[in-house]
Amino acid sequence: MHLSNTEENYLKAIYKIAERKNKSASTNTIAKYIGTAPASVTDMLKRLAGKQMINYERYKGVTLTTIGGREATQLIRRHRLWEVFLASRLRFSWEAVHDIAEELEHIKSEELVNRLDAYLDYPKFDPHGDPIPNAQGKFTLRNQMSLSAALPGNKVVLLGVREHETSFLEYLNELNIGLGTEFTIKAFNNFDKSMNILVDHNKETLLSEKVCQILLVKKI
Amino acid sequence: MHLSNTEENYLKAIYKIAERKNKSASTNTIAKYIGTAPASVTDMLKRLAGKQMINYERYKGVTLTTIGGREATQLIRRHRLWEVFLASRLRFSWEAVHDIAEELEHIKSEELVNRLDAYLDYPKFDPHGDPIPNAQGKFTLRNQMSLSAALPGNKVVLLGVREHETSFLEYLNELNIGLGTEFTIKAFNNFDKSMNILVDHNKETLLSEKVCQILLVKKI
DNA sequence: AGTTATTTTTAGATTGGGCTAAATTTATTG
DNA sequence: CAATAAATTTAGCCCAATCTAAAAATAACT
Repeated sequence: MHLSNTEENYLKAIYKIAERKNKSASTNTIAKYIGTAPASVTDMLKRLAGKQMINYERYKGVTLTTIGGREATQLIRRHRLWEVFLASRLRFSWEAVHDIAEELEHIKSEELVNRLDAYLDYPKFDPHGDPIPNAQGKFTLRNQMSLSAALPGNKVVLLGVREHETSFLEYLNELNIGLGTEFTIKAFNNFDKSMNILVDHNKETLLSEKVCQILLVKKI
Repeated sequence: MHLSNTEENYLKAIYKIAERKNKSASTNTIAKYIGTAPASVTDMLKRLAGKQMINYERYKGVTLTTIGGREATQLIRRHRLWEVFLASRLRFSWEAVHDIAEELEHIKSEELVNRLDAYLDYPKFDPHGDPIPNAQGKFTLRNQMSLSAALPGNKVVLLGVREHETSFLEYLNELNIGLGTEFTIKAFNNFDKSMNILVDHNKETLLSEKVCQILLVKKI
């Protein structure tokens, strides 16, 4: 089944929304995610339903079919493998890789993505710590938790971020925080749920509740 | 100036046609090259003229403007750099790289192509021996001639091919001929302009006139 | 040079992907 | 539970890129 870039983007959006909300995706949510008018989404949903990619019933949300889910997973695989290539081989920073990978992910060649995977030594995680599905679509799981769930005194290492926006990643750069950075939780401030952390044994930094929720860590 | 993939492909076609014929490109020629109806070409030519990419006058052919030529050259640069990446890093065969590079060449990021160039060590020629323009659009020239122009007794090395079609390249593979292959011209057959050549000091092979014209060699 | 053939352009239609405005269905709430 | 609000869909439109068929301009030939 041939899919256009746009159709693929809708499938990816539905996948990510469903993953987050753990259920079906609504027209409005998709519209916001993609950045189009809800009416355009309705049109596209009909088309994707016709291609057996989604389960669509008027006024209910949509879910991916088995093949729709497979397409979405492969798209995520391609996206994240290209991100690894851009960061590890071409030395792009982690905030620059997303936009370019958005284009590269649509290159249609099974052979290409599998050779790229091998060339990169079958990476399991991308530069933001997101898991890369293998050729069979299987994701690697690992123990990780939101920083919000850590307690004062805990020493943790950063495994991933739930937000890929450039400005946010640049903010982390300024704080000297990147994947693999280790830090200690000095204090939890109950009134605004912010945290004081110690990076590199010398800089004490305040992280807002929002940032704590975005950071994915593991206790060490 | 933003160009769609389609517009870029038209510019590339005009560039290649003009390069070959050494003059302006006609509507019909472009239509044949792109694989569309002449009427579609006319529409597109008007649009490209509006974007100052070509010089267009009804019923005359078209030529690229300075900026149109620069766009075409950059597209060729991207195409050939990706071909090098696919062949040298991902180990694709020389007949497989063209189609994938046709997609990759449209990824829009100046930074990407320049980093790729550096990563590949600023290659000067692609896997078919075609020159790769540098960031300033300058092509590397070298001494080469069509095999047709070589004489019996000459020993030559293959530098490039003027035809990228898969079936032709696979034919050369079967003959154990690739870039860098050295061979000696044993005989020139005047009646059909074919040549007998000796590859690897053991296989004597007959090459048709057409093939001789396509192969680009240098005397050694 | 005049007629025919070829090339190119115009006219009008189609498809994918998008929009706004209006209508309809579902959800919320006094 | 009726009225209002929010979400969704329909209707009708637009643009890019394509097509076919017909008209117009250029080229070729007797």
